[in-house]
Amino acid sequence: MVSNKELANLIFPDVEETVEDLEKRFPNRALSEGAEVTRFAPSPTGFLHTGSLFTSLICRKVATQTGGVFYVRLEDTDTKREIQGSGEQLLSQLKVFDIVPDEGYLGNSQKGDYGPYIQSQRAYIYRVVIKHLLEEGRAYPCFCTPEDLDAIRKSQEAKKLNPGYYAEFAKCRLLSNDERVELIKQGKPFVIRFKSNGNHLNKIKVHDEVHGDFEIAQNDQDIVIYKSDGLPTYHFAHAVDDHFMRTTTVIRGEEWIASLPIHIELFETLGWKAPKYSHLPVIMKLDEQGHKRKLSKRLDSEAAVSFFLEDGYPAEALIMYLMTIANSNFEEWIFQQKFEHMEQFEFSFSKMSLEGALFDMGKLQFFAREILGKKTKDEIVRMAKEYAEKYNPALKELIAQDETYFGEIMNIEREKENPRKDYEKFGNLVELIGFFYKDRYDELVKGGLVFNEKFSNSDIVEVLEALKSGLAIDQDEQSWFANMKEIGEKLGFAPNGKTFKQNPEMYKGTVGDVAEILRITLTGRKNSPNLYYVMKILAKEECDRRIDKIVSTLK
RNA sequence: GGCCCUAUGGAGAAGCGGCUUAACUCAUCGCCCUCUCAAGGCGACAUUCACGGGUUCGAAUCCCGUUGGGGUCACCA
Repeated sequence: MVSNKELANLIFPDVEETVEDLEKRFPNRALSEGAEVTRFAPSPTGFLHTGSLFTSLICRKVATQTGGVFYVRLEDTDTKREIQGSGEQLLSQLKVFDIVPDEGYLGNSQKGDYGPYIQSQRAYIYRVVIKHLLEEGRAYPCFCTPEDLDAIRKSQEAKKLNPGYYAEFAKCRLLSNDERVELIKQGKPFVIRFKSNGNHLNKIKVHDEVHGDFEIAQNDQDIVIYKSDGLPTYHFAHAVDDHFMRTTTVIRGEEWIASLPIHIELFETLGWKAPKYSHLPVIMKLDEQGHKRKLSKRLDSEAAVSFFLEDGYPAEALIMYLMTIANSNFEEWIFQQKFEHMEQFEFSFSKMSLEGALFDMGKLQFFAREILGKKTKDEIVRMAKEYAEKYNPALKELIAQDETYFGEIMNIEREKENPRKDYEKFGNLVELIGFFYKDRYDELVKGGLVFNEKFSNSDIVEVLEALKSGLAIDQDEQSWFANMKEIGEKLGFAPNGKTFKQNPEMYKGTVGDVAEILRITLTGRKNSPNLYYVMKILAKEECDRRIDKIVSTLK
């Protein structure tokens, strides 16, 4: 009769350390009362997901707020789906949002006493724990093939039973150690399963920091903990890592609630205290049929954080928006703060809504406009440069032509009490301000300009010529506008809307129309920043050139 | 399908048995202001809290049921 110990030694002959040794190697952290140790545990299977950004934001927040530790652990146990380099990418994208771990996997390096922080490098640690489970008779090798498993599932479906590997369906559980040794010696491939003592008819009480208390069926599945490739599965790695890395609160997506019973049983049989759990609502989106669904990286561009970066949204805005989803009282708070110092906000799990919010692009844009509006000239120029350098060659080229000039453009009605808020991202900046540049302007007006159709070409020419000769830009804004009003009045335009409305038949239009004609001529657009400043920046000579150019096309 | 989570306007939500003829923010729509936009100011937008019962003098708030939405049932995380 082969003992459990002998079986364990046969499977893991090289493992000499014990669980106790590991306990000593990774002692409890010396942290003050209430300090939370949180972790973000991505798998390197692609770029940063908006939902992951949300989770890591909260992890960072909780750790900072409690004087704890936030670390990153790379969960690279799925070798098939792994994408080279995505781990580094993840970390560098987090950094853009100012989410920097205190410890753990840092991209090109690791930091901290509880490592390694890359699961594939922790294989030995998992083996120590699995060997222990084997010795205790709480784990066993399973030789079932995918076909065997499939057959089990089919028979269960036919009988309308819960699918899975459990109780009497767990065939390999029934094998004797002698039979196991025999099969192993024959070279049969195997995985190692956890032997559950649970019954799904029993309910267990669980507590979640955001959902509160609820009941859920006990686990009865003999889940795989050790794959045939020698790496652990998520469930097992979660228990081992969060125990030995001394995580106090596991913050993860709601999709994990269903496997909570597995995790709880794992912690129990290992004799470990389970961490606190916080299952975050998932960010959703409305699909074409009007159904809600989880933001999907494959289907939704806004699911990838890179989308916002590439389009030039300020990182702060995304974080601010995400905070409004995280805590319902954040929005009111940040309004009071005038959209500043959001790091001072006190996050709490209890103020979190339980239903997954629909991603609201409009609200993100609102925050983005507020944030960009608040930037000083130097800040906005710096941000634009950084963005252009990385993502937008056309913008980069514009800025490079003359940075001072670009700064002047961006500074129109900025750095004042009520700054303009018309930029929400840098992605469309070239389109919005291109007309300031001669060659772009000439290109823009090539196809002709569209003026208000109530004016004839000769009306327009008359206005433009009068403005060209009569409108001075070397005066203050008020005088400049009074100047334009006066010119307009001479040509039959009312000085303001009220006067026009009283006797509409007496006028061709209002000063507004005069300004619009000038604006379209100078910028090629119906809307632009403050015309006075546009003219100042363009300078008299260029304004005249543009007027002449347009006039010639209208004659 | 089983199990779990969840349910207040177009969106995010406050509300925790009487203070609610349901706060606030975004969006939308009006009006005012205005050189166009943007901003700003003012106003409109849930007779009602998914539905049906019940408890109560009184319910969005408590209980039961139904329905809708989401998640999950892998050698993926």
